[in-house]
Amino acid sequence: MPFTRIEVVVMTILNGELGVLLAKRMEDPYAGEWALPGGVLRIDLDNSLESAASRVVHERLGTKLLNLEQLCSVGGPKRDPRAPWALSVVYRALLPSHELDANAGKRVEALEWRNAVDSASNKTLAFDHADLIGQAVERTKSQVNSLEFPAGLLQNHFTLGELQTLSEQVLGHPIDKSSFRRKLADRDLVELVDGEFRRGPFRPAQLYRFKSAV
Amino acid sequence: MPFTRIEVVVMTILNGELGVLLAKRMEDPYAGEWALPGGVLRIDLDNSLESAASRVVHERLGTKLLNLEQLCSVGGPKRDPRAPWALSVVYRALLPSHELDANAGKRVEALEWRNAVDSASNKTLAFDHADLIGQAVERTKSQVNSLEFPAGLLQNHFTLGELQTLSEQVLGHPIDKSSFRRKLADRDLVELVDGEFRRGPFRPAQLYRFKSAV
DNA sequence: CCCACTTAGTGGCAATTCGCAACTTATCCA
DNA sequence: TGGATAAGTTGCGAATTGCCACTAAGTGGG
Repeated sequence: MPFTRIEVVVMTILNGELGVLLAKRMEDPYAGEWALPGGVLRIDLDNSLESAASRVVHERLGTKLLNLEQLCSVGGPKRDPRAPWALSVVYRALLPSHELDANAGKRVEALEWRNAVDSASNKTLAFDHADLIGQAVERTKSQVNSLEFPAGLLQNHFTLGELQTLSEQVLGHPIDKSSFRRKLADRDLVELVDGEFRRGPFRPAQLYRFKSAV
Repeated sequence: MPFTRIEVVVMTILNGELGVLLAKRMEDPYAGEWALPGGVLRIDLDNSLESAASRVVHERLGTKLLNLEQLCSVGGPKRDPRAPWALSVVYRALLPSHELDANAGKRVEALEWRNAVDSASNKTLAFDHADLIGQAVERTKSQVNSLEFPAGLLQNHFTLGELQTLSEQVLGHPIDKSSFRRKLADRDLVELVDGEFRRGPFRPAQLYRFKSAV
């Protein structure tokens, strides 16, 4: 039976672009190189693959993250010298950017945020992790494109401007305000939170929330 | 480390609708019940998850199938009484319907083609296999919808009528001929095979092939 | 030999969607 | 009080889509 691990592509918005969390490996293989955070599947602790991913995230980041989504699984011999055959189940997690700082100092471990699109073609990453990041980027873009918003990146209540900015940052290009709002209205995805506004230097913006499917 | 299996959702067009291949289980758990064909991951034989899936298909059906696509992985304790923790990596495979008969008699094993959409809500199937079939159906429909045709269901050369009929059979509803052909032309997906026609009782139909991305 | 029949393939048009840009509204702040 | 800026709306031309009718090319029956 294969040596089984969970790897997690933790994403956030970093400097206005998609970011991904990397960890410096402490042990062989690839000691000293950067890789996705992950951990070994614990059949004595984990009740499912998703809860294993949740546990791994908690152990490595010190936070519980919602919005875990399975990406794929990869496996083969010679993947990891610790075992003749290694299998990794890969998850994507999302960290809202307003929680970025809160989590920054929680761990001593060497963790670093990087640009996700760049990392996807970074040949120095351990294993096939650059590929996996590429898959996570594509998946996330495609979700935003089809308006299945990765809710994990926003607060509970948000303005349409914030939602649009998020979309633009994930996709990496500007989109039209009017079309964006039209599509949102057509598909009946969000509802306004009555009387709640985001106040700033200019005109206050209506707050919305995602309509939970009933 | 978990007890690791590969399960395969083999699909075809059966009686004009999506069909799925089920196997009668010979041993516990669920002895005598119908389930997806699958097999144990062999770390002494398999070089990757995909080649493991390919081997399993070959052992159970006697054919090599192209177009294997990973669907997801599922796992947990109490999934299989043979081990404290079991993990299944699930693949989807496609069998062209013109090869249906050729493969029918190759195996003694109890295999049976069923309607896929019905099976997805069949509560008598073993494990969570009805769910997995549902996922395979959704995935296949969504591919046809976005014109990423599951090429495994057609011969190398085909008429646009055949491609449209396939799409209708996968989706389960008729689609418009004119729009269908327009989209094909726009996206530049197929090219005509010069001078080759499918001849029948009526007007001959031009044969096409998928343009392979260069 | 010609015409009815059936499937292949094209063309036209109304309705809808989409991209774009101008316009109005609300607030802050100097 | 009015300029700056972001929120939010409106209108229109262009592109896309759904719908249906039309033409084309064969077979086969009278």
